[in-house]
Amino acid sequence: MTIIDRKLREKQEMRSAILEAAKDLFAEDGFQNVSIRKIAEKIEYSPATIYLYFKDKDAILFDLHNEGFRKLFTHQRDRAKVKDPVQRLRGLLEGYLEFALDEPEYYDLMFMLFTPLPKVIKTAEWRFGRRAFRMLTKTVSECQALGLFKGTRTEAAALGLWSSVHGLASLLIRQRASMLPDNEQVAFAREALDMFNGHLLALPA
Amino acid sequence: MTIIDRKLREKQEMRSAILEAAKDLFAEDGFQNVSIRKIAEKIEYSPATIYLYFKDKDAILFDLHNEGFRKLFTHQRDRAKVKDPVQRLRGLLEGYLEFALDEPEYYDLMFMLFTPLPKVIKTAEWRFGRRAFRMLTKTVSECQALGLFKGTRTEAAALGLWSSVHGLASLLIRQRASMLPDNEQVAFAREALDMFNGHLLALPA
DNA sequence: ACCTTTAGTAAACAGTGTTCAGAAAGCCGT
DNA sequence: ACGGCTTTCTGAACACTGTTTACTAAAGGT
Repeated sequence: MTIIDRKLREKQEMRSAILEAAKDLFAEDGFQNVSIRKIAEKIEYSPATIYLYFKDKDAILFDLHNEGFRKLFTHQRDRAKVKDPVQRLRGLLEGYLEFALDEPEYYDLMFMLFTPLPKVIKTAEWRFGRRAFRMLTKTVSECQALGLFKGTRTEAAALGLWSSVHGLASLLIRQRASMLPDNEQVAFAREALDMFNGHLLALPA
Repeated sequence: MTIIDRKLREKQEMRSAILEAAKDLFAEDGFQNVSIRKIAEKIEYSPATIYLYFKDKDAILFDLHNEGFRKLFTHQRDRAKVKDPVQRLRGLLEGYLEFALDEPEYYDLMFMLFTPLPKVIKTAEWRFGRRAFRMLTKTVSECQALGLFKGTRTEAAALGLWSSVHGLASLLIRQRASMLPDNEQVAFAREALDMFNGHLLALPA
């Protein structure tokens, strides 16, 4: 009993080691520039070994992708508990942007990377994304009960709000906002988000 | 005179042929999956020949990138002429989203692709992006003169508006909005944009 | 006709993801 | 302690990738 127990644990440890190495290399060199061989070298095993633990390179990606969502949920946990839905929504949006800027590598791979991920996202595996979106729609729906987002379907409003912060995050991460001075981009992004919050989350008098 | 004229023309024709082939293949298979060899095969030349006309693969990318901006400017030309700045801004935002959804391949490579493009964007070569952003800030500034976007710096407001439509476009293109039914995603995106237009572009009474 | 410049290419280099036959190691029953 | 069995690992190969270099073939100028 203990022996196959240990084997299982070792198998899990190997998986973790690979993921850890992949994550570190990714943070340094960007995902495209991390090869299986480099990961193998880092964990001091042969490249072929990695394929005993992961179907292919995208499987590693997908595991990191899920870890990213776990991080995001942890990051947003407290904000999600706020009673007042308007304050909660505001906090969630600000927290989301914060997460994106704090963990650009994870954010990139969760919401911006191409690769075969889109195919996976279409499947049932894509639990986390749906869960996160449901959390948002629920809050938006509560806000609508208070009179916000009138004349807009809940899903459309949720998509719009999400898009705004995602837009800010992705333009900054992919360096498309370089017409603005480097050291001010984040400040401008925060100010833009404040603008949204001010106009969209203003309760009708 | 005519002879070096012809040589120059032939050189230009070759460049165009490469770009055309690259663009077609890109639209079919996605940029990452187009190899120099495939482009070479399509134009019936050896792979090495391509390097006589382009420094490297990214140079091809950058040319297509510029062509994309030309397309975008053409697309937005009429909308940019509208007198009323609020109506103009509304039109520009809607036109931008329309462009992104009509030409997802170009949009992808202009605003979402990673690669060494970000490095290039930092340089003076990045004329088009700055020009497009200036056009937007100018319109936003005129809107502010009418009382819109109070308490927000012009650049922040412009960044925010741009981010909103970019967010919608990029989530749809990278298939991150798949929690919404496929055939409704575009409708939801349009509705979200209408929501922004309604709330942000509502003139103070 | 000869020489120079240009255009094009085959072959190679170093890298990639992935597979597979076979070596090495660990576990088990005797 | 020893074979035999199973799991774990790897070297080598395959088919790709972007890119460079030495070379050939053609065209232009004189």
